[in-house]
Amino acid sequence: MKQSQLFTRTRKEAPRDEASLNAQLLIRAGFVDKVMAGVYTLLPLGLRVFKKIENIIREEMVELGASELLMPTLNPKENWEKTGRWDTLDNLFRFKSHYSQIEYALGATHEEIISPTVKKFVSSYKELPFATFQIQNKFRDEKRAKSGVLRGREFFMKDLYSFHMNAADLEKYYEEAARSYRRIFERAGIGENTYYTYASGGSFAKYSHEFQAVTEAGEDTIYICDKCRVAVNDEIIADLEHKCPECGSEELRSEKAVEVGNIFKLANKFSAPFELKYRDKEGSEHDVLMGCYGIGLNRLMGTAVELSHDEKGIIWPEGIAPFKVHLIEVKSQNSQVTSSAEKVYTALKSKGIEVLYDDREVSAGEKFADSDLIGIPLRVVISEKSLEKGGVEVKKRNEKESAIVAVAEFLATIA
RNA sequence: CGGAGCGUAGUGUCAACGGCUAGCACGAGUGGUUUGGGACCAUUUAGACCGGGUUCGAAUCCCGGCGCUCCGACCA
Repeated sequence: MKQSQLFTRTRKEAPRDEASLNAQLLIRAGFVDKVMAGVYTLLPLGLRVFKKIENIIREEMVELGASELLMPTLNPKENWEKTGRWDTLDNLFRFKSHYSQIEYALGATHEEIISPTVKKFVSSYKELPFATFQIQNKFRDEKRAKSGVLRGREFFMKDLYSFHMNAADLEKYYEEAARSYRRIFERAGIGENTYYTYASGGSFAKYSHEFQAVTEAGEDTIYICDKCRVAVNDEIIADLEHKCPECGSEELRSEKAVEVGNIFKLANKFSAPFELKYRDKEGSEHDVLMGCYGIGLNRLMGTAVELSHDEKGIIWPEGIAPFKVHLIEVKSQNSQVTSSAEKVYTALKSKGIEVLYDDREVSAGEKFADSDLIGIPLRVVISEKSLEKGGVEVKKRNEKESAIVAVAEFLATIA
């Protein structure tokens, strides 16, 4: 798209009361706008990143054999009462209709909806196993929203639920989900910093697992075993006697980290209260066993910024960048500059390459500064100077050197 | 929820002694000159979180509320 059509504008300075780095950069560059504490608008640039993340996750979920659905944000009180969480889940937003005495919750997670829904369709072993997921906004009445977009009160989550006949089948799917998560974080560009982390399992399993991305902005402490590339959450490190659960090594290093995903065996925690059962071949009834698997999308976006930036701005990983190419036209009297830029812009678009074309009537310096701040992986400059040298100047956001490449060659090599 | 800090144009401001017309920069508008690292000149625009109180006089002091941030607690 043309940058002149973007209604947002970059800022030189972050709002004073924004201490977290991810929020500072995302706000300065025009990706998000804070509406109130813990609640952000995804602006056009931010939404593009968000959709990239969403698509990566969706592709991997489909690969896992899960079907997508969409559950409501507005939840009936009775479902939450049935599991006891209406009164015990502090984070649950609860409210009453102004017209009646009917009470509602805003979905903080969706076991209370998916379980009774599945019960309406599933009653036989023949219908198991299966998995279904959604990408939807969650509401949590956090006592304290913090760390920019890392802990908000409204945020998007991918929540996957799987349904099984027995523990072995749940276990098998759980492992597959873990592998799927690794691919997701890999593709989103934070794989190198993200660790499969042992965490407390609740009452139904010895452990659950989290995917923890190492960053100072995180609120968890994990202990990493570099040999196994796994980690242990601080909450259970004492139970494990400060040893790696896989190799037994005591050489663990502690790091601050943010939980970007988790996988959890629910077993019959939710199927029991909703009487979600199936009949086996012999005709006897059993609780369906469930697993749940979450990824916070806003948090993933914020984490990517925390992990990949420099003093000038964001450096988006390729997989989730809002655009692939930032085409910059340095304005000049020479009309050939504009016509060349337009030509390259059109050519890139027709090749299906996402390009942000800075066609604005502002100085070169401002365009470069904006480009660094916004952080698109590849910068392509067209100016009188570049044309004299024979083409366009190409520079990667994460590298210092640039190169002059002939227009035809550039268009031929870019994929 | 406990503790702390902060609320001045759209943004920033360790700008302003309880006292004159609330200053400066950025942004935005207009006119002009510019065009390879947030250009320049001229000009315009726009502000005290809300409510009380103290005082001759409050941006400044006091009280209450609201908001934001940070630390803690909480957080599958």
